[in-house]
Amino acid sequence: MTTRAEVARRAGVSASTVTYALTGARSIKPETRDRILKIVAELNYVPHFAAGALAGGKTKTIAMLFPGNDTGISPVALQYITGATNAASARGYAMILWPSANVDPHEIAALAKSGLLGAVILMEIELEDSRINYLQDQGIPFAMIGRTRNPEKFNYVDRDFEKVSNTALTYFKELGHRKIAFLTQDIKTSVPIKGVDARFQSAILKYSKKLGLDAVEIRSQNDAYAGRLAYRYLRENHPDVTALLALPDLTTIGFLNGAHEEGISIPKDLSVISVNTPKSHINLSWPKLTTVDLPAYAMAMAAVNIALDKIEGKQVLNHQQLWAGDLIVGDSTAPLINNMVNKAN
Amino acid sequence: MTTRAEVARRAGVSASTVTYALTGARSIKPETRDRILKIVAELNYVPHFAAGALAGGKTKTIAMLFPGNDTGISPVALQYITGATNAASARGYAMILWPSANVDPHEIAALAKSGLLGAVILMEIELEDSRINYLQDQGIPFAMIGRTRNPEKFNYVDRDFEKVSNTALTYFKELGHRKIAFLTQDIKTSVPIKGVDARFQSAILKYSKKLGLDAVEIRSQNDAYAGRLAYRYLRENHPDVTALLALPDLTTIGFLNGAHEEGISIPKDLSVISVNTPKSHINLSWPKLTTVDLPAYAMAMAAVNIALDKIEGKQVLNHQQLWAGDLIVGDSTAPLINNMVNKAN
DNA sequence: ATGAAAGCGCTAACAA
DNA sequence: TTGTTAGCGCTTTCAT
Repeated sequence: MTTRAEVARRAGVSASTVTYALTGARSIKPETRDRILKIVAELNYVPHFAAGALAGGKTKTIAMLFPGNDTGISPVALQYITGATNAASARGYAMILWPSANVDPHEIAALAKSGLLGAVILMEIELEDSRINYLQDQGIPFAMIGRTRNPEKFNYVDRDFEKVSNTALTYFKELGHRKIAFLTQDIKTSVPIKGVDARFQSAILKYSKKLGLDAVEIRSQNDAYAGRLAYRYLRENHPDVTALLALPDLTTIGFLNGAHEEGISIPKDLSVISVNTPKSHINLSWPKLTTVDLPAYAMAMAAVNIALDKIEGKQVLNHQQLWAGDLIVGDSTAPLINNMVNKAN
Repeated sequence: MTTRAEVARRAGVSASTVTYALTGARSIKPETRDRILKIVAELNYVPHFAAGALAGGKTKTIAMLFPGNDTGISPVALQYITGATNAASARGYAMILWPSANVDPHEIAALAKSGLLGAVILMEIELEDSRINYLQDQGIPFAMIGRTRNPEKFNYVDRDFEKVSNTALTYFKELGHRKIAFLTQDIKTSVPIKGVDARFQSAILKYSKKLGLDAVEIRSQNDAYAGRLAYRYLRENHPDVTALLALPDLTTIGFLNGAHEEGISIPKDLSVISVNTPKSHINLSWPKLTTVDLPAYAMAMAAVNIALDKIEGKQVLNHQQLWAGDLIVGDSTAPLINNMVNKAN
């Protein structure tokens, strides 16, 4: 194994000079640096991670807490993971994935104390998220994908729910729909409420009112089977609804499947817009979903970059970002006029 | 920060005794151990990762190379990642995710040289996989999810393609189908061939012959849009096919959607079995897929456990595992007799 | 502009 | 059964 000492010996300099050649942390004669770098390349020298972490007290790893169990299949979660991992990797950091299905904050602390972890990326943020206070108390840098109820002091990348809701609802209105439903992840008061659900809920209510739309909420767990049940619930209880705004991604797919099973045609009998589907995923459903694009991959990259900028001591201007997303018109939406004509047939 | 020295001081022992109390690497008087452990708990002491790695030359991290880009959405990949991460975590290892979209073996070597990595888990294995030889040469322990053409010397968890193919084809035969198609990921000779594709292909050909079935192969890229095209190709070129065995997961979903678009009823007009869909995912499609369960989560756990057993020097009995999977009958398959009756209607 | 040297917190060989 | 000690490879302060 090649060490810094070996590089130093060959370059005829001291070990510390090698360090400075590599980091640029102090001025160095260009020729010396070039000579060292050449030898580094020749020997294929790679700094030892643990030694650096031990000596410098800094780690080139960040961790992502992710909610994963044996059925956890949300394609969006994978987008977040992939985006975050690539962003970290591009900056020379390794990404540690930490399952937090039954998240014990002490585990995070242990990870941090172990020195294995320079920062934490969190997803699936709850309005009142105990992990946040814990990380804050422990002085562990973190960034959220999502945000808590009062995120003023924290780093986050989240969606601009108002804009997204307005985009979707305005399109429904343009298509002539007046009576809409929106499908949310089940929010029970006894259970942690995620920011995404709560904020979407209020944004949709606000903008449907503003636009003169009649909006009814349907709650469902976020899995494909529950989505099928949600469809039936809608038909039985709100047969006059002509358009659906769908939040949880898996439920949405299940909902469409439930509609197919009942012989309902989308978009002829019901228009559907998803707001939590990345545009790269719209082909996973039939018909191709109309979506307000969820740029999950890029959002995760942004969150990582914020966190890394922070721990590297860089000036971070936009440490709180809200992203909207473009309307991508697929085949799951149609004007109401068609709808009625078809019904008349 | 609490260190081992602090624990030792309070317990009135030397630092090394604390180490042994913690690792059990040499015998220790029970009272001494208990006293030490009590203090460890009190102080909330967590060993420093980097120090241990530096001193011992061993790391409590393993890396998973995963093929991730901004559209990489295979739900199965997420199952692998989740299973592997949970397995590692359960044994006290941190899982490092390393994107290997354009995998440069030197990057892996750098990771290993950096000492950040005790073992590597690989997925999406090609028949001739340069990463494997590289890891072997570098002496880096690894386990594959999948396997190369000649994996005799290596650790792997893969599917028993023969059993899986036989299960699916036998069921088709029982249902009365004789003319089947199978949908594979595009295999071009100019491109690396993955083990899963090559092995499934030959297993299907073998067992369809054995069972007296007429099998035609359809190739497609593994994405939902390509699946739609694959459907059209099948109808135009092989209208007499009554059953489809589908391999790539995203293509399968796209294929179903393509069929819906053409107004084809599944399973009435065409029966479909997927062999690469975990049973927890069958609700993602309409109709609910009949599948030969892909136990991706458990397979990934197994791969991690093999790798960890190896690096911990444990006796590993089953370092090469082939998993089959049960037939899960959904709504995408029907007897041929119904098929013909329906056509007569 | 560069070198020397003292650790970082832990492991493991060697002693006792 | 336990203690002592010499590093692991690097960073960083203090000298030069």
